[in-house]
Formats: sequence, C-alpha cells, structure tokens
Amino acid sequence: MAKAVVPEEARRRRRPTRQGTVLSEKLIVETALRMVREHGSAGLSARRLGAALGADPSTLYRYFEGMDGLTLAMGEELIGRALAGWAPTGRWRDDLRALGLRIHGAYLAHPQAALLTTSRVTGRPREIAADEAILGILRGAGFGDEDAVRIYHAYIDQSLAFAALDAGPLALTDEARASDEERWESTYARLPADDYPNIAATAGLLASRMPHSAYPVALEMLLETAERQLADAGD
Amino acid sequence: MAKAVVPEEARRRRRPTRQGTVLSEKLIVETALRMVREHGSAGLSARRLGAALGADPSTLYRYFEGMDGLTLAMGEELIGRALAGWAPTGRWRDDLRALGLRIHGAYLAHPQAALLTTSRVTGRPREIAADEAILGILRGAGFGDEDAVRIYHAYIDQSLAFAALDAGPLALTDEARASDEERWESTYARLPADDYPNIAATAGLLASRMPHSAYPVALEMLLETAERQLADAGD
DNA sequence: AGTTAAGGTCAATGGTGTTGGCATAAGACC
DNA sequence: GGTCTTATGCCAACACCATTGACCTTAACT
Repeated sequence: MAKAVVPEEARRRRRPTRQGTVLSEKLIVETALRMVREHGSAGLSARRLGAALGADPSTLYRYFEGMDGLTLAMGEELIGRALAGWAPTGRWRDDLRALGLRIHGAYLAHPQAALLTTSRVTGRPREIAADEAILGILRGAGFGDEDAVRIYHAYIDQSLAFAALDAGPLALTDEARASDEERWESTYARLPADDYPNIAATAGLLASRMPHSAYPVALEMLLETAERQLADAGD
Repeated sequence: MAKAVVPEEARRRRRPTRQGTVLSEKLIVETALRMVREHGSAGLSARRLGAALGADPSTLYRYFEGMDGLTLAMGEELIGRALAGWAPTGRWRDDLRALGLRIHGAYLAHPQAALLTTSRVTGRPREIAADEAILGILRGAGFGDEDAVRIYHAYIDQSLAFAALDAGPLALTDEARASDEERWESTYARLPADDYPNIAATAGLLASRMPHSAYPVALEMLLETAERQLADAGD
C-alpha cells in the first residue's frame, strides 16, 4: 500500500503545504465542518476541501481513509460538541429535554455529517458518556431498570432519528430545499376541498408548521408519557 | 428548453429503445428500487440504471427532472405500497398505530431508498392521500384543527424519522451491521461498574433491547399523550 | 401518404473520489 | 554541521458521475 493513514499521535514531520498551511487531523475536520455549514453538503468535496486548506486533494488521503473516514471523524466531533459544557440540574425532565435539544441541535448544525453518522453505534468514549448520563438521569428519577432502558432507547433513537430527518433538507441543494418547502403552499394549499376536506381545512396551519422540526413536540410527548408512567408506578 | 418532461398520462408514442425495452415511468421506478435493494444506494446512477433498462442514460431525463426527481418518485411509490389495502376501522388510536407500522415497514423493505427519500416532500398523489387519511383520523377523533396538525406533524415525521434511522443499519454490509450490533455486548457489557454504574446495571437489558427498533415504543408514547390530551380537552 | 414531434441516441462538458509515482525537506543520527 | 531516510506533500491520470444540446427515427395523427 503506497498510502497508509498515519495515526495522529505518530505524526512527527509537519511539513507545510506549498501554500504554507501546516495540516493536522484537527484542522482538516474543523475546516470540513465549516465548509459544510457555510456552503451546504454539496459544498464539501475532496477538491474543494483541498483548495480551502491550500493543499492538494490527494493529501487528505494521508490523514483519512477516504471521504467516509473524514465524515465519521466529523461525527465524532459533533458528539463532543453536544455534550461540551452540559451539566445536569437534577430535575430529570428538564435535563432530558435540554440534552435532547442539544444533541438534535449539534447534529443539525452539520447536516451532512449527521446523515452519515446517526445510525451508527460507535462505542467511542463520548457516545458512551452520553448514554451513561441519560440512563443515570432516568434511574435517578426513580424509573426501574426495565422502564429506564425502554425509555432511554426510545429517547435516544428518537433524538437521533429526528436529527437525521431534519438534517435531510439542510443537506439538499438550496434549490431542492426551497422547492420542498414551497410545496406545502403550492400544492397542498390548492387541493380541492371536496376530495381533500381535511387538508383543505388545515392548509394554513400545515404550511406554517410543516417546514419546522417536529422534534420538540415529539420529545415533549415522550417525556409526558414517561412522567405519567412514573407517577402511576409510584402509587 | 430542449428537454421537457412529459407527464405520464400525456405520453402517446411508445417507442422501444435500441435494445427493445419499452420504457415507462413505472418501469423505471421499479427498476430503480430493485437496483437500490440489490446493490445499495451507491449502486444507483443514471448510467447504471440506463444500462439495466437497456437505454441511454440521457433518456431518463425525458421521464424525470434529473436524479432528484427520480428519488421523489421512488418515495411516492413506497408510500403507495404502505397504503395499499389499508382500511380504517374507526378506532383512531388503532388506525394510527397500524398506519404508522405500515409506513415504517414499507420503507424498511427498501432501506437504501428510505435513506434517500424520507425527508423529501413529494406532493404527489399517494403522499397526499396518506396525509389526508391521517388528518381525517385525527379530526374524526375529535381533535381541534390546531391539535390535529400538531399531532399529525409529530406523528408522520416520527414514523419517517425512525424509518430512516432503522434503515441505516440495514443498508450496511452484513459485516458492518453485525459489528455494530455486537458492540452492545463487546463494549457496553464490559464497561467498569465504577465508572459507568448505570450502563453496568442495565447491560443485559441494553444488549437485548438496543438491536431492535424503538419505533413501536415511541409511537405508543406519542399516541398515549395524544389520547390524554383529547380526554383533557373534552372535560 | 404526408407531416409532426415524441422519444430515442450520441457526444461533450465539467464535475467527482481515488491512486501510483515522484520529489523534497524535516528530523534523526553521527 | 553534514548526511541519510522517509514522511508527507504534489502531480497526472483514471474511471466514474449527472446533465445538456444536437441530431435522428419513426409512431401516430390528419
């Protein structure tokens, strides 16, 4: 193999590129995340990333095993950012709400990475830390182990699932996204009331609500049911 | 514009390709779904689809507005399959549960297509039919328009979001999927109880529950909250 | 039978990820 | 400080990709 990826710790020679930048895994991941954020997921390509870094595209392959590897590294970084600076308050429902919105938000800030990352179990430190924290909140609130695991599962998967779903539109080209959003007004608002009475009756509400994420509502509904189950069990 | 897409109904001339196939929107979508199922989502390209159909890639642009349009059509087909043969019972909670599981299941049957499709608004007939049906169930149950739309939004997005999330692992190679699943036993079950008391206490439950979809549980929690809100409003 | 244009094909454009070979300078060693 | 090794960046090339415009054939309507 002519090109083997060298682990970051083992790098010794830091040779600047022709344009003067000194590369590192960290710099590359951060630049990639910034590009995705600023120019949409279509804006990220080996060539453009190389150009942004002032380096030849092929140089990236000295740091990551292809664009997939780079994307996974971006996902790792996102988990870290979601948890950074978070501290529990002791009120379980508030804590779960805040944590959920943080995770959802961190992924949404980088849709491209979110799409490729959310359904993988990495087993890496920061993912484990998040799981431990959530289970701790639930068990601390008084849920039995069985209930805690059941709710934890629904909670974490729902958070990731909505992150991926909501990331979808953001990962599209501006054009495709605009046309999707507009569809609620251009198509749904014009359906004949005879054939589609329910859509017609709620067209205005739909058009204003659908382009936004349903995650907060779904999260609240989940927490509501959990709280009630806790109360019922306590009786 | 040299190439305008002609709507399926308006097509009159059915000229066979050089290799003898007679194209149609239906045939193309079905072939695309089959390709995605057999070769993964990366296996779908205009060139390969053209080859599979025995037609020049550019011919596809007479039927769809680019690959994006084809993707939307695939999503529409999946929704249609979910709805086919379904009939409401009149018990709203049962109906929503059954419909949700159907949609979830239809997408999971084509994991790679689900990943491409779930976050798109197609505005095509069968998607509209599904939306009309769901809104009808909710409004028929007695929910006010505002509540109906809020719950509809959370409900449909939750179904699609879990479909996409659960499709992720299925879209992986058998190898990668097995290693992801095994990670609950190989990594999580072996964490030191001192550092990770909550994971350690529930390791067995986690390993048995996590590899399965959380959708049914999450759906039930959503329906539970909805029912309670309906009861509260009725007082 | 003649006309029209739908619906095929071909060729070209400018993008993509990725790889093998090469050159050069960074750091180790004497 | 001089020399050597090799890590790391660069270049050129490959095989794909979506998409478009020009062209041609022939089915279907008059």
